Amino acid sequence: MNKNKEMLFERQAEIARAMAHPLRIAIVEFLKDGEQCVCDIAEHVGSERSNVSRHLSVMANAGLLESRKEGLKVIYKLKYTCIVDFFACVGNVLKQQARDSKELLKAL
Amino acid sequence: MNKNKEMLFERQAEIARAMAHPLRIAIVEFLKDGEQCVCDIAEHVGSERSNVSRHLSVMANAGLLESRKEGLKVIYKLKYTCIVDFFACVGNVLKQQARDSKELLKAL
DNA sequence: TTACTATGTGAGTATATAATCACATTTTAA
DNA sequence: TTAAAATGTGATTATATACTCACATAGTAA
Repeated sequence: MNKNKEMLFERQAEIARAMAHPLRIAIVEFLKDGEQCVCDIAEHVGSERSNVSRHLSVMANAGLLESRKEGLKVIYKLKYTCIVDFFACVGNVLKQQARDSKELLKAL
Repeated sequence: MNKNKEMLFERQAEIARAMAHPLRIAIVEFLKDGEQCVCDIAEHVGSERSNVSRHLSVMANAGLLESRKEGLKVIYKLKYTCIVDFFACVGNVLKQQARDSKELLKAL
């Protein structure tokens, strides 16, 4: 366990943590189709603006989102579209788990 | 935001959370090359056995690991090797970030 | 100016997570 | 039987995270 590896794991964990919340995943899912302002994101995911603003800054601090100001609004977008791949990976795990449960059901 | 999507996001977050810790990432990295007992995992990642045992059960509860008993030892292994892909995705984000920082440096 | 909208943040509270220590349990081996 | 090793768990403490409400700020428009 050398120092560089530990730093890498720390950084990977930071990114995983930034996505480890259902609301934030909903936000990523929404931003996948294009940039959006905070108010529209809040409406789409059905949560308080202040709360959404906090979740957005969690992801922005992890380096996953970027934003720009446009008049009154702040527009957020995915900085790296490969985050979407990340969820594809998780989706694969879920699919596999579903297959496993099905096998288990058959055996009952 | 229908109910099914919310459930899916909840489940995805659960999996992301199960990996959102540097020690657990180190464990996955270690198990990638084959199953291991708790004591060897603990030694490899350099942490207390009781602590490692807890981290292992976090991942096992999320459905990412499976275990079997062999004498005194309990052997853990990755249930879905596609978790490794998960980290490949995170790695891609990190690489991209590194490239971005480099660009930034050039501009100074 | 005044009023309004969008955003973000401080404060408070509640809950979740992590680490450590002590200890119980299970299994092996003397 | 006695001792030792591997694992897991209860209890405690510290820290992190999430949510809500109130409010400050910045921009827009009348």
